[in-house]
Amino acid sequence: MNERRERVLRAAAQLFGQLGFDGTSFALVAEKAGEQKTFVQYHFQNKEVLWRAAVSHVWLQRNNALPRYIEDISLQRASDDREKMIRDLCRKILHFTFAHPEWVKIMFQEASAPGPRLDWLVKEFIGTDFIEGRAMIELGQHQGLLPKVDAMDLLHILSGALLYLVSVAPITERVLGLRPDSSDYIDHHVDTLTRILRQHA
Amino acid sequence: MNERRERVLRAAAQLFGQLGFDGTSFALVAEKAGEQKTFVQYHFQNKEVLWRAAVSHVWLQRNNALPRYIEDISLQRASDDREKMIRDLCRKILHFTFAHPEWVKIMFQEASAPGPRLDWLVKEFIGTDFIEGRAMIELGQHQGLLPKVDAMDLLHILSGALLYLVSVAPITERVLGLRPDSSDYIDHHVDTLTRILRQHA
DNA sequence: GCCAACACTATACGATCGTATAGCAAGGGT
DNA sequence: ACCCTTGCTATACGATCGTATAGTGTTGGC
Repeated sequence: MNERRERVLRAAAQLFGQLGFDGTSFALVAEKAGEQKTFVQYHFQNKEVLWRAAVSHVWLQRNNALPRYIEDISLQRASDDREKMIRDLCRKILHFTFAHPEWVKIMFQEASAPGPRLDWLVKEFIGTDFIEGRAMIELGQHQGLLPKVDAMDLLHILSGALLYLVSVAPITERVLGLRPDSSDYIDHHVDTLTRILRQHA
Repeated sequence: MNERRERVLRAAAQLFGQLGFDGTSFALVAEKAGEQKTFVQYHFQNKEVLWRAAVSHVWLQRNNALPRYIEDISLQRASDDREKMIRDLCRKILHFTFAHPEWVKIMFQEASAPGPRLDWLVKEFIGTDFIEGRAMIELGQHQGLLPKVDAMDLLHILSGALLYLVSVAPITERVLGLRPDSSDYIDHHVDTLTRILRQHA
């Protein structure tokens, strides 16, 4: 994979997440990547192509970074280890998402104005995210680690509890004067979340 | 309040929420409002002014629609009634936010690319939202309705559990084929949420 | 009856948008 | 030596962007 090309993809992903599809321009992406507008234009024929390439790149590295914890959890025997593993998974998700918030931002951007791009995104990536997420919740329930409620609702509740934290982090930082992306804050938040869920084992 | 002016504000709020500040243009707002571009430009000297007016309009009607439930809850005696009141509050928040998602979308838009506009938004509206939200949580905890965990964490968890549902609704609809903004879905979701929280009373 | 104030509109400007096309330099096959 | 491909760049085009300004028509004070 060409290095210049990848810098463009990273810049594009950040801008698409921050400014949305319409707010992002070839010139902006090129400037952020330290390249020329025509270079970007050459490698990605038009904006749609650039967007899809950036999104694919983001999801690929997300799926690489968030290993399939499902099998790990299902292999663990002791209940203590398993609860620790869920806590670790939450922490890992938060740490990665704070470092690479593009996937959440892009998802929200497209969901805020549904259209053919969202259709593509769902078909290509998010659809399986939902299914795997639910399977993971059901596994946790089966092992007595999560409350026995509707798995899809619980997936939404947990996803919201985690990702909302990232989305409003700049606001939290301004209001409370704390860095929500710090390890301390993340640990504390995950601790609170698991404490709420624990009682149902 | 002029009626034509308000139609412009409604159109602007929707577009700012869907497309962000950069993605929204005077021409687009005017078209959506059924007015001329110069009419919009006349009443709102520039884009910043239009944005602030639209945001103020949105938050004003949100604060009117979501009555201060705090006093209501604190007045209730019977524990059953109080739990029902929390459930009602969650339902009310979801129903209103599904009908008027602009305030969430605008909040996320600005938080995704922090800048002077987010500073203004926090100072003007969201700052007090945080403080009132925390006070509300603490009241609920004091009355034994919510788990005794860090109030700010719990506020984030609950806010996330509710607002995430709205943000990803178009995705949920595509994946599951359900309408998350229907009363059934909302009731079911709130039911699941309160069931998770109840055990701690 | 006149003029100032006001609500609104028509037109215009430079900048930037996404896109198209022509050109350039280097390399490989023949 | 020749040409064709490949990777990249320079320039250009019409559309739309945010903004500025001049103009129109109505209204109310005097």
